[in-house]
Amino acid sequence: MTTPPPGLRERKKQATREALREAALRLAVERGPDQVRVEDIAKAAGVSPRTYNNYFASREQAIVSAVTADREVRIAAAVAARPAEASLADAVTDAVVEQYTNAGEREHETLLLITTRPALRDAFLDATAGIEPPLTAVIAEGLAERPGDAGAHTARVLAASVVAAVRVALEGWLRPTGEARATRSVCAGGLVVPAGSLPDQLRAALAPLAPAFDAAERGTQP
Amino acid sequence: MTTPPPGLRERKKQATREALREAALRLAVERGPDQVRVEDIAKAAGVSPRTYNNYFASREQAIVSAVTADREVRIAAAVAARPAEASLADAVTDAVVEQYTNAGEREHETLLLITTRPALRDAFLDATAGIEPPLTAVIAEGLAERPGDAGAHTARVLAASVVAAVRVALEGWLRPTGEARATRSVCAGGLVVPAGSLPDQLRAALAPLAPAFDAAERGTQP
DNA sequence: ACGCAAACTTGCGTGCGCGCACTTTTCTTG
DNA sequence: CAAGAAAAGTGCGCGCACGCAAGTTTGCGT
Repeated sequence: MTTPPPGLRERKKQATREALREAALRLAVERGPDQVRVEDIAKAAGVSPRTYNNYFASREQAIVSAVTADREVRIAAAVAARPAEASLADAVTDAVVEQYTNAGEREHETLLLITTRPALRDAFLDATAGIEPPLTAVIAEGLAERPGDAGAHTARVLAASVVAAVRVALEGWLRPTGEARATRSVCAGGLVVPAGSLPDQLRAALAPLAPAFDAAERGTQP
Repeated sequence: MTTPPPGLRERKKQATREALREAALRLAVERGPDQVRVEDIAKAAGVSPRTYNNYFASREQAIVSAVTADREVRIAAAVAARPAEASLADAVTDAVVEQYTNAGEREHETLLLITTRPALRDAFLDATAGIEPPLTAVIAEGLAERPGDAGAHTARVLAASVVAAVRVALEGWLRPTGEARATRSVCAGGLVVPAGSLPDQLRAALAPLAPAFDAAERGTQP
């Protein structure tokens, strides 16, 4: 449907992008990320340094891109394939949690490397912004019964909020990693907040948005 | 309370920052924003170019900073001074709308200049991220009755969502300005969506988040 | 009042993002 | 199938962000 013949042009383009991704990640783990020049990445991928940043605006973006890959489309697909009786809030939460968890499980070493360097950490956080457009589309799909494009506006806000919540969760998950801090923190009330694994952080961050999703799904005035 | 004697050091620092702000904005409107070198701004403010980006990470940031000023503290103050019987959602919405409206009214010419150049437009959007920390604090204040720091986590998510919604509103408001498009757009359903003034856009974008605020304020399981 | 430590500023060097003009490759149209 | 259009790659150069290692100012303790 979308790509009967993807075209030679597009294929070479994706190949170059993939080569740059791989080269950037490989060099970053071999030597330290700070010991990698753009020239090195470009040379390893067989292109000019100028071409390199036709694809990536920064060194960190290229490295992180190897891990981030096409997370956007996978999340959107997961939400689109929801059981239809499940609420939008649950569908979005599950999709986000699963994709980030899978990515987290896949390459521990790389993730650890990324969380170490502040620059890579920031690039990793910025990369989550990429899920917003497809998320907007799929949420708008779920809100299609709303009149006019009122649902479209709501979808944009909800998608942006989800991205914001994910960012908060990732920040909360990255902070203890950066410092040598206990995995649990005790608050004044005596309650123990695990501040735990990535999935827990994500679910905790997305939970406050559930009422907004429910209200949007059932219409503003039912 | 906070600054009985602000200290000589801090005063000079703020003076330098103010001088850089003013110089950047003045030069940007005199010549085009693209015809302003960092060296010029620094020279006009009487400091070294190197000192300049101890204060601002980019040219655009300095220019926009003159308009943005201390919007963070004003929004936080406005929310903190809410009528106590008003809901958190209303308080936050009113505070945000008023501050952005006032800033918008103040200097039409400057705003128009900013919205013209894409780089300044992006910097202006990024500047809204600055309201998140104080907003988080003041929302957490409003959710103080929640046990432990569960309210704190919720406050972070809500504040981040507000920032995201504001960004969506600003994008929707900036897009028609950039192109020569009609101020109203007709959708498939025949409904006319004004896509109107900044306050309208802001309220429309913040409305979907109101249920989340209400749920958080009354507690998850009341 | 004096001197020490921390904070701020400054000159310098490096690598990088990106605009511009040009070459090469790929797609389309007569 | 050839010729022109469109798009990707390339060389070059400018300005800028930022680390580093001084020098300078401010604030505090004794």
